[in-house]
Amino acid sequence: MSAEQSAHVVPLLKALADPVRLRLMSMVLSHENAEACVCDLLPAFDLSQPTISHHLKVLHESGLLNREKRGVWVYYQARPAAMEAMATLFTTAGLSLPATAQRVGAGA
Amino acid sequence: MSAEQSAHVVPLLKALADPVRLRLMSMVLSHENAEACVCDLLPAFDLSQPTISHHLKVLHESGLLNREKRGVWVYYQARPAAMEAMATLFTTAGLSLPATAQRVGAGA
DNA sequence: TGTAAGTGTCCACGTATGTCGATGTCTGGT
DNA sequence: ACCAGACATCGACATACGTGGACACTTACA
Repeated sequence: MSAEQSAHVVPLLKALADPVRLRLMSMVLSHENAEACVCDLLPAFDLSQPTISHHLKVLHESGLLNREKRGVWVYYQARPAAMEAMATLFTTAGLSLPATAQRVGAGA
Repeated sequence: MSAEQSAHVVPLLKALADPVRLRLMSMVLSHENAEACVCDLLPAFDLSQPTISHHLKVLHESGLLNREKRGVWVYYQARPAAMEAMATLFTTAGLSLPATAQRVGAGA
């Protein structure tokens, strides 16, 4: 993986590398149509509203979540392209073990 | 995904959410037998040896890399179990889109 | 035994990050 | 026009993180 290649993926990993944001993503993904409004997410955490808003902004700016305002509520939707990028990173692309190396550490 | 479930995965994501460590992992994985000694990795970066050692320690302590000393050199090996955990996280488990939601953001 | 090379550890520094309280903005209803 | 509710933004604080320099340790070799 090139330095430039990693630069594209790191922001996504950084955004996900937080317990709150990871649960946020998980909750959005498990909601109907993979979208949820802040009012749905807020009660699940013991954090203030500005903090959740901040985390959602991080997820939004990293490209993981889309933001859509409907009336008074703001709905966040998971971006399939970003999730797929993460999946391929650990399967086909940069961060998968070559088949010949599977036996090296598999027995440990 | 439960709060406890996310607590298990976050350290791995945190370890990978750094451009240096991501490239480090990639380089180790692409090396023969998915292992490499520090002397192989060091020249690829514009960073001091203590800094690389620090990043390797982070990867090691998070469970992504095994450490094995052979003579003067220290070899780091990728841990297949950890890589597989990451792969399943974005495919079968917590962070994958349900099939019914694929069309929501796919066109964007 | 002494010396050189390869690495890890410790300490210190600057920056980034998570969190909250206060406040601002926008929308919907009265 | 006014008020209330849903979110975002701002400012401030404590903590965590990335980085390098100095140093300790281990191994190999003469």
